[in-house]
Amino acid sequence: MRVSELVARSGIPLPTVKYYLREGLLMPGESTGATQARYGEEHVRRLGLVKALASAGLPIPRIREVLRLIDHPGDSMFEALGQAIGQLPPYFDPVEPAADEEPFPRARAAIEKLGQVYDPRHTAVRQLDRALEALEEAGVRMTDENLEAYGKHIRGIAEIEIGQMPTGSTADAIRYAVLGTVIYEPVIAAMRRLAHQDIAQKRLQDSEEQDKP
Amino acid sequence: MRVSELVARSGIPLPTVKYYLREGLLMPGESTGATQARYGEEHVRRLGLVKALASAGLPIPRIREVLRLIDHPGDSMFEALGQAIGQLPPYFDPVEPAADEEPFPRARAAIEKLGQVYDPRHTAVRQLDRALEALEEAGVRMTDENLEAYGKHIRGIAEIEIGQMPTGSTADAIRYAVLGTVIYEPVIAAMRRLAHQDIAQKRLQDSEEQDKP
DNA sequence: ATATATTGGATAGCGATACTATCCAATGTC
DNA sequence: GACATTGGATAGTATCGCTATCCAATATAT
Repeated sequence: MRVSELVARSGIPLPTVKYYLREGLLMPGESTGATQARYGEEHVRRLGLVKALASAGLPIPRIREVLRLIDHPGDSMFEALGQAIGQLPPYFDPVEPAADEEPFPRARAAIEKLGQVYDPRHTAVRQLDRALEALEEAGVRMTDENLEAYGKHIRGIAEIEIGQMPTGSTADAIRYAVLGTVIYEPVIAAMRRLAHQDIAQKRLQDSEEQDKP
Repeated sequence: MRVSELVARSGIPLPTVKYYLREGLLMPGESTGATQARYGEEHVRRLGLVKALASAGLPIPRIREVLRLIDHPGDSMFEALGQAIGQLPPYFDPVEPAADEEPFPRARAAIEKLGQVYDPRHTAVRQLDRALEALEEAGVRMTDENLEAYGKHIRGIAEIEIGQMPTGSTADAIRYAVLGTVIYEPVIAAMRRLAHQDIAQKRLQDSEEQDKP
């Protein structure tokens, strides 16, 4: 198919398709001449994926990174999985600081307390360390009990996700893991806020019942 | 103190302080003349809060709303709390509610399945709906069992957080809730990714042991 | 074969957001 | 009285994620 059809199929306007081509989010079509190229189903699928990621609020460089990981997974599934998730750019902190050989003391302590294995080069280690630092600066304490309870629940979530992972092909597993990691994050954040509201609401009712029993 | 000192104490550049004054994020100082005003500790604290919220990616109008709720919490702490958290989502840009369509079907179904009460005007509802839609578009399924298990763990996290909340003054509670909601989000995201990596790593080891027992 | 439409490629523009910089005149301080 | 500071206003900058325009080469239709 040609661009016009790709535009029709994907529902993405032509200038935007061109933009995604420029940004390397959509692989170029097979060039059949100086002013013509042919596109296939993979282009339609890719555009749908880009659309999904973009509408999930991911900045373009991050989408590019995710796509690269989906396109080039390694040999071993679990290894590639760890690498892929490890290389995922952090959702927060769009600007990555220069990679000094920082020790990430807070994050290391936390992870070790949870008895987890980890790769110190993992982006999430830096992310966690920075987040914990911000927590301290804001005067919010993360106690060991908090940390452990957090770890338990979050690990529970992660277990569900890994359990759901397709075991057939490595590429599928990576795709699932990367997409899941990125796209589930807003889901979790939203559900957490709604849980806050629900709990707050129910405590409000309780205190009102105490006022007028 | 005067502006110069406020700038020094807060670490926020003068033009930005002026900008925050213009935007109503920082209350004006006590005017002691046509070209002079006096600022106090509350201004330093307020600037710190604004900085924390802004660096978390909150748009200025939402910061203004949150500050208004902190300043005028009304009589009910939990109500104000719910409203304040409702202002929070930095995940997506505020998209027009699309008044004609059925509002947030995916999110409503999910929340009702969890048996939670919720305010449909809560931004997190929109956020959740959009995230679930993105999930569908990316071809990742959220089963009911998944949802329920998720809900359980996330609720557990939220319970911990609400439990830690200071119960003394309403302003303190809101401040804690808002900061906690925003600042804990990266912590949770990072811990989840690290848990993924840990689980993947351990399964990799297990499969290697099976190969060479 | 010629008229018309489409395409790729390049470049420029736009609207929103969050600052940042400059200017000025009144004023405060030494 | 000299000089720096301040408040207030206005304008400029940088980034992001698109959009729009232009052009010349080439399909395609007639």
